[in-house]
Amino acid sequence: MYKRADKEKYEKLIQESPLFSLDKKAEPVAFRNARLKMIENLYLYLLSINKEKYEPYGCEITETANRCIDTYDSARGEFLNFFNYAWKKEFKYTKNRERLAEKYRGLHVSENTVRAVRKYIKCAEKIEKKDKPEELYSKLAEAMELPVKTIRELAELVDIQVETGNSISDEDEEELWGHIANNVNIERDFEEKEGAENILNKVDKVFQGLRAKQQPIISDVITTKLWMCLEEPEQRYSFISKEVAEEWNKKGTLPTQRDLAKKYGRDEASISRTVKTFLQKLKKEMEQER
DNA sequence: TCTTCTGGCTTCTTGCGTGG
DNA sequence: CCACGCAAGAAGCCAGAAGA
Repeated sequence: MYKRADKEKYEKLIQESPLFSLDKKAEPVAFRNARLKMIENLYLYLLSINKEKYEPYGCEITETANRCIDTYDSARGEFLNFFNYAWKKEFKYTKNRERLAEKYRGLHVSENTVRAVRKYIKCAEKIEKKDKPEELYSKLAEAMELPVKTIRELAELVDIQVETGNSISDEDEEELWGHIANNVNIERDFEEKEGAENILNKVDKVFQGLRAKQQPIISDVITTKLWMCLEEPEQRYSFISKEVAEEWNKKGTLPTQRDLAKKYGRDEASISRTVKTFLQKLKKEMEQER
């Protein structure tokens, strides 16, 4: 149920929270309390927007809130903007994961495993199918640099998935941004981080290969899509758009594709295709590595 | 009063034709 | 062949109308 008064109430509480003016080290107790209060208010804020939709996701909301509190930098505009954007993303990601879990008959399948299954399918297509399973497995193990045991498990997963219907390969493109985003954002341990860097370097490489005229446009789009996932956005990558960063700093909003089309005097459709083409190039680049 | 239907709005994509 | 624009389509979201 939508209750405007509640929504406004929590908005206010969030905006007026002392959390970000507290010194974490000097006042640890006050900071912790403010943090807990903030998380509670964010949760209630979301419930005031749509109770049925968000109520089951208390755990995800708490995690997102915690992550946002840790990474928020007040130079980046309103905290609520920051959180809302992050939550939107997390919610989509969670929904998608639920969908995948259903596909794999309720088994929980991690993002990495899904990727591995895709690789498996591709490898299997390349290697002749007449091989006996065990031979095939050892060849795949070699090709994918994984233990034979893992290959066997993957094979089982693929069987389950094949029975339930459609192949997943057609989703590849749509999910590319998602994969990039998830890689950069959600996983925080060391290996994943390196994986994320690897991907971003690829993005950079493909970006460098574009014609000069296309670069500013692609730069704005990529920056918009990845902005929230980057930890220190300004440095290192040539594809990061300063203009988009500036807009975020000033207004706390990111441009839409339509805005960008207007900015460059191009049709929306044109931008859409430019992005699509770029993603295809990126995909090719990623596949080459295997 | 509570639910669900409906139409409008926004954003992005796709089909098709044009011109360099 | 490639980049582009137009117009229609697809999908998500929301608020107010209509119905129970």
